[in-house]
Amino acid sequence: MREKADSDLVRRQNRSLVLDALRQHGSMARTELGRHTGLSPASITSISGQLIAEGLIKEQDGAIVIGIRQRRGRPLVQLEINPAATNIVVVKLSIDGIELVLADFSGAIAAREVQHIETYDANAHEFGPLVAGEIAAFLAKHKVKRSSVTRISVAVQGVTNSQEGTIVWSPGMAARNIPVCGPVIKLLGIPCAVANDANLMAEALIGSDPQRFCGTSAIIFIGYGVGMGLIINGQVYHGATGSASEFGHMNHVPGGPLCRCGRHGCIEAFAADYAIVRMARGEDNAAPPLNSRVPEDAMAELEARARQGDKNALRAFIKAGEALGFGLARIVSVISLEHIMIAGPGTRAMALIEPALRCAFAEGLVAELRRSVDIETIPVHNDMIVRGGIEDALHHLDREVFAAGLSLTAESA
Amino acid sequence: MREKADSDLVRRQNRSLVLDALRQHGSMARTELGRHTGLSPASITSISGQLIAEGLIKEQDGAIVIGIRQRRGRPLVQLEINPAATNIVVVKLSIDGIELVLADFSGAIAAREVQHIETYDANAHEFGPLVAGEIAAFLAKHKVKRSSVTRISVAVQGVTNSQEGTIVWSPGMAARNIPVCGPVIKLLGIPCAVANDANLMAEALIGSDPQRFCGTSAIIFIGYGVGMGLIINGQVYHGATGSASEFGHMNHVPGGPLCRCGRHGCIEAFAADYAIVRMARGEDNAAPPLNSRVPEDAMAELEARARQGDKNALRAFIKAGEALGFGLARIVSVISLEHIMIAGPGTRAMALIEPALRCAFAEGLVAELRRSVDIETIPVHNDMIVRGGIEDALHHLDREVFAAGLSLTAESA
DNA sequence: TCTTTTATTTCGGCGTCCGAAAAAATGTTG
DNA sequence: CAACATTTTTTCGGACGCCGAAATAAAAGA
Repeated sequence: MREKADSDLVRRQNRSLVLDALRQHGSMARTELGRHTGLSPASITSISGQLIAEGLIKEQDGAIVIGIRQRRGRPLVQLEINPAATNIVVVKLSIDGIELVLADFSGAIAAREVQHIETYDANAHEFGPLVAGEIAAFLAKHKVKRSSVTRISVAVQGVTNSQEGTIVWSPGMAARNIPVCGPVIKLLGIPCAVANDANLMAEALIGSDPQRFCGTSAIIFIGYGVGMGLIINGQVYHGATGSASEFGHMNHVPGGPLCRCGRHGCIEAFAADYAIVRMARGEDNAAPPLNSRVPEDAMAELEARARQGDKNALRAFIKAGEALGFGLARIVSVISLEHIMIAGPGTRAMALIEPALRCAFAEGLVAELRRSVDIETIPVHNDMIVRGGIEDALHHLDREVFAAGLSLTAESA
Repeated sequence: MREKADSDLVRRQNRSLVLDALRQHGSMARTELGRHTGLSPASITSISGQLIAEGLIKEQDGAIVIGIRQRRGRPLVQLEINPAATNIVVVKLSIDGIELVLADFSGAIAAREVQHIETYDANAHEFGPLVAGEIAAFLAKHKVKRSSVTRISVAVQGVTNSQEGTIVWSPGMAARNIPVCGPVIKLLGIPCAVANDANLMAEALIGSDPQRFCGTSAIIFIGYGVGMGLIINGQVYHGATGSASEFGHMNHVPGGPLCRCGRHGCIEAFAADYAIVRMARGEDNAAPPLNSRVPEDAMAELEARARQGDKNALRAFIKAGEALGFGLARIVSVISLEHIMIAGPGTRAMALIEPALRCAFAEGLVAELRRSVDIETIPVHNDMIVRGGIEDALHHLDREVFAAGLSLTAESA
């Protein structure tokens, strides 16, 4: 209700509606598109005609009817997103590594590779150009013209500032306030955005089932740290600066175990890998290691010990569950969530964590509110972040770039 | 991005923009209206012409120019909301009391009165008609035709369900799930909505300074209970069922003092009137009284004792501050708030509570996040709830009823 | 009184939507 | 196999709301 409305807005909104519908349902005939969007057949003809002319969507090749048996009457012409319309790149940064993914306009992955780069000791000013260089090399290697790539999405652990396109703070990077989008845009000429990985997981969740996640939900990530992506009214919540929820650093117990962030009693200081290992050793308040990556087999071993009845190990997982459960209960007291999804490597020990989590959740929450929430663990899906990045980039293009349409301005050029 | 766009949407949106601008700035000439809304002078003429014809706005009486010295050129014609366009009623329910307020379309209060009604022992089915009866009597007394009232807004403490128009649970009412809107609409034929009082305070806050509260903020209420109204992206957040944030029942310390809700360690069990009194007496875990209203002078006396150095009294206020501070810090960890406003009778002892609150807030929150928040105590303003109710009702009318316009449908009738 | 200045209205054009009718493309039937 | 039935898609004319430009209105100043 901020912007004035005119025919421009109408066009943008309805074109966007059409693109959205095709993206969600893969392919659809014009009539069905009309039912989905509420637009008349006449308007659908007009809009789809323009989108086809612009190469954004296309009629499905041949009259190859799908499984559906041909009924009487003029056959439906399936429309679909034209994969060749444009390309996007998703960059996923992790400790000393960079994953590059090339996807087409339909969201299909065309190429992906992992490279080693120094992130921990990277200089704040050299890092952006370094990433840009990796992207350039990646595109060259796969013979993709730069001009065919219209959006780059960078996924990072930690705190990002999406307005300024910087990494404010990331585990595994010593530097702070690292500009990423600026250098990438400058060196490659391609629009770029950084986002927190948990937020992208939330984006992927919405993409996977928009019906289900149209309300208010959260996805939490447990592993080397504890992150959270928050969906409010069907949209990923970005604070004022465009960062993610700092669920991991929400206080659980005042004066509790020391956290990586330097404070005491954060949820992460109970539920992250390093915290569980530390608690099992009985050294709650020991300073956490700077690089708090715990080897996978160490976690697996700890889990095995707990299963065999090792009291200390068991207690560590229970404390982790309690911290998570109370933390979630506290959030739900303030904003009632419909779905809570738990993901990440930490979920491998979910059998040990979950009872305590649910118990704490119940203890910390009014019964009325508890009933309307469901908590679900989802398989460890590294690709969720990449999928979220793709989703994010494509939605941005749909809504901000292609929805506008070229109109006459481009034709006159 | 849900609805299709057509000329109907354009009209609604732009009419709404004009009404909003006039509501916010009191009165404005057409040219200025154009600057505010981004619409062309031609469109403003057209829209304002229709709104005037419908009696929603009017040209300011006479050519009585305001303080501004007349410049050269054709003088501006100030437009303003037409107070006579319609009336609204705000009903504020409290324990064994009902406050009725009549306001015109400009939001000015035309009449108000307080009546005694039995709420605590009210029967769930008789309560709605009782309220409707009070409203009818109130309108009759002030010689206001029912047909001139187009919206009723009911403010209640506790949990409401705005979709069903019911009071789910309220302190001071023994019954549960009390239908209010249904009976009112049926008996009076006037659209009606129930809302939580803290949410209405948030609404009033937005109304008082839309610039300031366009982002994400919270208002908390401390007194006989602890409530919260949450503003996310400039809009009051209503959960799935349309209720408020249950900040008061957010857990602070697992296994802490017994709360009115039956659980242990809620923020309310530390910071509400009864909790502070109880803590000062050293009986933390005693069952709270069912009707937990503490006389004002008892609180004042306790405050005086604390100021004189009474250890137990002082400790009670400090514990209240800690619970509030940690609770707020936990919220801000998840959704970064820009402004936190604290209101309610409990703020009278703010000098005693605040140091502990700020200290806990600092301890519970990452420094980066802390910097971007400001916490402010605002004077006890009972009228804020009424103002919020008026705001709520008027905005609803603006956006949902009058923005649509009568178009031709009404004329043909 | 004439000029200047500013606010508002009028008018014609544009873009997008819609409904109704026409056209297209296929299955069904005698 | 030709005429019909059925369904999808397009075409066409009309409506609505916006806009820019020009016209009109209403005052101050010369």
